[in-house]
Amino acid sequence: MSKCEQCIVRQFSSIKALTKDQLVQMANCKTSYTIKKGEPIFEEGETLNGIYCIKDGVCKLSKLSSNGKDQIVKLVKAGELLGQRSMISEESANLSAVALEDMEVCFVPKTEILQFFNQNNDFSMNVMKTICGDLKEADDHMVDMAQKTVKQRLAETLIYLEDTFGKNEDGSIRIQLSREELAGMIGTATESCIRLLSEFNKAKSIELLGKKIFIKDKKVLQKIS
Amino acid sequence: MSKCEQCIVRQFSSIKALTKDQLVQMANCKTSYTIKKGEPIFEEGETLNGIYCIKDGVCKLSKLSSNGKDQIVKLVKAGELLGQRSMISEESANLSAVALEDMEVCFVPKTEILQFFNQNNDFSMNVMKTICGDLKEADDHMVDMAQKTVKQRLAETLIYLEDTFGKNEDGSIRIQLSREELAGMIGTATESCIRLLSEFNKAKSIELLGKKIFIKDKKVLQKIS
DNA sequence: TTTAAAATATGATATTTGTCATACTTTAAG
DNA sequence: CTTAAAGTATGACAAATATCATATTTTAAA
Repeated sequence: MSKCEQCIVRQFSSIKALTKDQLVQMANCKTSYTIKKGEPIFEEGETLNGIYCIKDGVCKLSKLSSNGKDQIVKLVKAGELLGQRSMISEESANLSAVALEDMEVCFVPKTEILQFFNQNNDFSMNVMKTICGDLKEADDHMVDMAQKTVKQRLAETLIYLEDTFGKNEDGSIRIQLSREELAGMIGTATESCIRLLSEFNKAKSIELLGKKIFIKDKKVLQKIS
Repeated sequence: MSKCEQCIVRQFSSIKALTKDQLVQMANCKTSYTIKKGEPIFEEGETLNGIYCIKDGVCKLSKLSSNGKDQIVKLVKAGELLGQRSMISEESANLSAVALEDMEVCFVPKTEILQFFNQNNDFSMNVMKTICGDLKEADDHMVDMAQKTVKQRLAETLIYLEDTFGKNEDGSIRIQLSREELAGMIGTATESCIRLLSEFNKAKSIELLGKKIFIKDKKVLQKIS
């Protein structure tokens, strides 16, 4: 059982506020999992009895809409936590979490987290700030969905993906999404997404090579968004 | 200076967890305001040095989109608090708050609230749960914006308005929104909103009498949404 | 009360987006 | 390697929505 001291999650998440003792306690009660690309960590409606620390990989948080399409609400990457809202609200998960790459996660039982929450003011404050940040993001995202065109949202999303997940050595966006998933992020039909990618490609603002997407002219995309 | 003991905000908000002493302290430091219909309580980007308790009236929380339209993110009514997220995030307001009716609000300085926050675990837990509820709502709202048609969103919004703000004696929806504001809630052009209202009217699922809207067949609206 | 401004309503039309069909390409299973 | 399945791409068309124009009604200011 590895310690939590050197974990990337400790570096980037609310966890950084925990004391050494609390970290040890956490290391002793955690369970580590490997999750394959495409597999769920948890599903919408499921009861979560704790939170998940993402040690490696990226997952999508999505919600099934009444029209049968899966809307991706957020992408979450290594260093972040999952399930904080459900824990505090004492409600089942509002979103499904599915791995976009092979992942390594640790599960930490609710009881421990709530204990830290009550003992450690810095920790609870960090969690709250994270959730407040999510709320701001969600509100802004909502306004975009309501007010921007699909083309604007696609341009914005491509920039977001490059900025957030970086580029491969060849310059392509590191995170690999299927066209269907990209459409699910921007809230449109897969065909519309493909069509606009082709359009950007023809206009030389991006380049498509198989699944790989290269941003060739970020300024043009920024102007579009 | 009135006490906070009998206030509606104490009945419905996180404030209910405060002790008698804390309530007295709050009563002594609060400032009461009257805000006329159409006037702002605060604007997007403004620094808030505390939170607002809504004693009476309803306001809209909105954000100006890059296309120049005002998207209404949420309506907030008597008994609720405003500005909690900004206070915790230590950021300026992400949304503007504008009165939809004449309002009575109290301003409570940040310093007092943060003090209660540290002293009183029930209070901080309540605030957190409220924000978590807002986050869930925002995510769901986002999915609706991305996946539902304007018609579905209008039907859904009309039901929401009646359920949340009730009916006048004549049976019309109590809260008065202009067509532009209603369009701002569902994220569409004012003309499109008016057109769909006419359509619902012709189909007898609603009735329009000047500014007043009567829901005549809720089940049909529910089926549409 | 009169009058201008704002809000509501509706038609005509353009644009955006979704849907269905089909072809091509890549991937993965046998 | 072969082949079926999944993913990607594109055309044709339909539906949804925005925009612009204009008429009517309501509201509020002079």
